[in-house]
Amino acid sequence: MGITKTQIFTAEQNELATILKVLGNPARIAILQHINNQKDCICNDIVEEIGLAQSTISQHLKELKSISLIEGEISGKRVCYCINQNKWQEILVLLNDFFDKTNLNCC
Amino acid sequence: MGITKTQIFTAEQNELATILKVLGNPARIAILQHINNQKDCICNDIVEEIGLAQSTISQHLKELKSISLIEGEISGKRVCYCINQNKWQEILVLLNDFFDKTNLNCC
DNA sequence: TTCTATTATCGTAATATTGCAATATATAAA
DNA sequence: TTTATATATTGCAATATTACGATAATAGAA
Repeated sequence: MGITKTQIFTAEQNELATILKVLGNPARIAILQHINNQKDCICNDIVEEIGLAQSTISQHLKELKSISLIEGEISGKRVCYCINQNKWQEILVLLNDFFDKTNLNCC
Repeated sequence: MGITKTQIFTAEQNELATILKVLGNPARIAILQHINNQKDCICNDIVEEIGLAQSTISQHLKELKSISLIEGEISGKRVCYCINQNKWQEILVLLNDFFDKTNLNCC
């Protein structure tokens, strides 16, 4: 089917999964690293650094925007993509919460 | 194409993406939560708690095993799935490293 | 051995994702 | 206005993912 049965899971489970799914792609990891390294935040520079077609990068940026992790600011004919710091922190908390709940006495 | 161009990314980028991709599914999040809650680690109990077919759960468990995040221990005719604590910590460090590198003065 | 319960694997259908070329849109420069 | 540059969108093609039923494999129970 290719379709995930989101109905049977909680909102929290679905939200976390959606975020991790967006992050689970090397191109999007690379884009975030570039933005974080402050090498570039200009869309076109990202396209040149990562060896993918402009339309492909644009699509990946759209997915990162879909979870509010980045924001695009138009400056002239260019667009500068920046990390949404609040969301970035929020995700970190979500992940830490998830990973902290570890049970050490299994089997 | 549906295929990711892993060749153009670093091993670290691909590794992180692979881990996040495996985690980026609500069924697998739910499975990990169940195991961590110590409600059950027995495969069949997981199947009953989450409303998916047994073959589907088995497949998800296989993917979680593929990144060494869980391990299955046979006990009689059952299998107990447990978190691999070392891997769990390793992933947490990876994620924290990734998220810590945030640039606050963008644009 | 035969039966039953548990888990894994296979085959398949439906849908999603990745990536690109082509094209549209928008802004600045000439 | 015309041209060039930057980004977004659309329309594919190839591949991946999700899910299920059927079936295999395994181990304990009868």
